[in-house]
Amino acid sequence: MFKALADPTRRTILDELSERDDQTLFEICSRLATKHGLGSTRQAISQHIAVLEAAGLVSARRDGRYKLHSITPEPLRQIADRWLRDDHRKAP
Amino acid sequence: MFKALADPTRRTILDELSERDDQTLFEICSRLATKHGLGSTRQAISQHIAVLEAAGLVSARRDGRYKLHSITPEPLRQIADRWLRDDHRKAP
DNA sequence: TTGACATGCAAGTATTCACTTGCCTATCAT
DNA sequence: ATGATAGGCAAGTGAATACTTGCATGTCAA
Repeated sequence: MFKALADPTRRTILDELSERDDQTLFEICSRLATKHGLGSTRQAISQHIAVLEAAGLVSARRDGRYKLHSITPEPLRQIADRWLRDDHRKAP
Repeated sequence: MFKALADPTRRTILDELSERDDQTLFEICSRLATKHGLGSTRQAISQHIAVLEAAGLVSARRDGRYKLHSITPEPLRQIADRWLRDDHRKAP
């Protein structure tokens, strides 16, 4: 999951899905191109989404020939829990 | 900063500094070896720490020939702020 | 059914990144 | 001063990974 966040394009995909979920692959592609100025191909985006799904950060459901993607940010909470849990040291 | 978190060894270093700060490079090395069973060399750890410093996740101060490292977890908050900020969509 | 559309799979390439190797600088104790 | 300790710098190597290219599968509308 940390490796999934390491790529800027993947983080932008999460931003996009954070604004609006149930987007198809092509929708994500065109939005990345127009709103964020990224020139990635469909296949590249598809592979990025596969990484995000494997990390549990994106879930998808099929609807006919469309695959609708949504963000699943819950795994991110473990980051805060791991290092921002107010100080193991100074706690009683 | 996200790339800094992508490596398991660097995350373990943050864990170690989270338990106890102001550790020297050699302290971190030996603790990683004993407590976490990692066999990394001093140079490897040194480079990892440099990455963590560049990401703003670790700060260091010099004390004579020692360099004391501490965790600076504040940058991690932007992760929560970016995707866990309860739903831009459903907010009024 | 047929063509167009949305997505999936897989091999190849090129870049990135972690790690090593070897040597150098600085500080402290004796 | 001198040896020992703590750390720094930089080029090289091997593995991981982002991206491309080309073709295949599945779904829908006409």
